[in-house]
Amino acid sequence: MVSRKSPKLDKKQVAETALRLLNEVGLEGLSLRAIAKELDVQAPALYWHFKNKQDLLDEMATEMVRRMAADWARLSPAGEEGADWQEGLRARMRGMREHLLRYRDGAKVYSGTRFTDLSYAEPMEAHLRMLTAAGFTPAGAARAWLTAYSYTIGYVIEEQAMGPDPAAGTEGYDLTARAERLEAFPLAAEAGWEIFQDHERGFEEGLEAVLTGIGATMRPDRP
Amino acid sequence: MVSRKSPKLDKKQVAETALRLLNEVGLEGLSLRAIAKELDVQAPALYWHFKNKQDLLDEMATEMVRRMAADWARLSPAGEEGADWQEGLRARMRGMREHLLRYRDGAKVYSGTRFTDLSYAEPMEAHLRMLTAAGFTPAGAARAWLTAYSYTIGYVIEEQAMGPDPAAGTEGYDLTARAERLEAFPLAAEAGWEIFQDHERGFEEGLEAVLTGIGATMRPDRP
DNA sequence: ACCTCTCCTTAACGGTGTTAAGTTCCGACG
DNA sequence: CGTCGGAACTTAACACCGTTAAGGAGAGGT
Repeated sequence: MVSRKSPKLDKKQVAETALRLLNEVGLEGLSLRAIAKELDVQAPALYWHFKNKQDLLDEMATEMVRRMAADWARLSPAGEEGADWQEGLRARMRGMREHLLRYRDGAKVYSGTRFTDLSYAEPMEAHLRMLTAAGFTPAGAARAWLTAYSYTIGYVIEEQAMGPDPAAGTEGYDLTARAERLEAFPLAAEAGWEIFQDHERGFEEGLEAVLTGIGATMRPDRP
Repeated sequence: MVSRKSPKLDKKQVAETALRLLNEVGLEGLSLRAIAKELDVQAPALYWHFKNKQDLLDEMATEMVRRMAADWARLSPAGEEGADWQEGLRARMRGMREHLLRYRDGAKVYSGTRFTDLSYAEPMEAHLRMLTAAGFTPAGAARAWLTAYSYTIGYVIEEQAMGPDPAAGTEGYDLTARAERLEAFPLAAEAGWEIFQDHERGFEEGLEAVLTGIGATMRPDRP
């Protein structure tokens, strides 16, 4: 229950409340009635601000991108030219993963939603500017971005799908039981330890490979 | 309506019907009642075979992996040693994308579901064997697989999220309108053409980068 | 002939997104 | 100052959803 005197709801406030609630109930439990109750309002009131639930989810994703953008802006305060593109992309993808992990099912909510305004445009322009400044063609910069983006989205979706709790110390998956089931498949059994543990390191190593590959295949022929 | 005389339902048949129906109604429209009607049965009958809807979705994902495995087995009939790991991974990721694209919201259904049996283990073991035969350590092979897998899942999720129809000639997204809206952000505007068109080429180029990066950062120091 | 187990039906429950209609309240205008 | 209008909600209701409980048809074995 957020304290709300006489002022009215607006899209952003609803999206913020819904994001907060998402962490408590998960995507499955995120009903319009639950969001409305949190806002001290009846469910159909939300239809004054959003044309349907998907529209509200889109607004949530847009709010997430706004928060990412705030972090990214801190990364490259001005349009500095000489920045290392690899370090720049790495920092952005790290930041993106962190934001996605901040909410239960964050990646699922984020992926595949259309943004409701142009908030995404400025940060995206900044990324692409950084890449073109480093020698990428505009098309190559777009490709590089999409490749790193796809990897990050895919990784976090998988990551969040296996552990119900965000950033909990214990893994929600019994690995020794898994290894026993897979007795007949030794490599697959052993892979479990690599795949289901230490997502932090797993993400970093994969990202390193992706960035290296982008540098090797998408960048023009300057060193 | 599938013709069903006297024999009974089983998990696999239900999953196959559900996958077929998925293409007509999408994930949102895939209700238990709709699946049941397709099978000429009442909805609660499904609860004899599945403990809940998620269990059915898991079976659908498992059926998808079985079909992928059939393709993959054709790729490497025996455990041939001398195969090019890069070509092997590329072919597998291509096949995986094709299977995911075969169903509306295929990637969303597939990602983040737990498999209901060990069908996934054998193909996974084969992948990892191929990679270790090429010089990867077991852990490195697992990492390499997860990295390519994450990229593919992320790419197809994004791909399917923007176009409602699978494999339709026309794009479901007005790119010129987008470019006009983004007039103030020239790089982002131009990136649209690269990102929203020709998914085939986009996937291939990103995959190429990922594979190259894997080779450069995860493979032991032999050529 | 009866019992048992498998597989399905009918009925119902609480919850969901969404629509329609009515209500309150504030700000502007004659 | 009064009243009108629209913005921002409420109340009521609809169709549908996943899921549970209880019961019934039919086959197979003893």
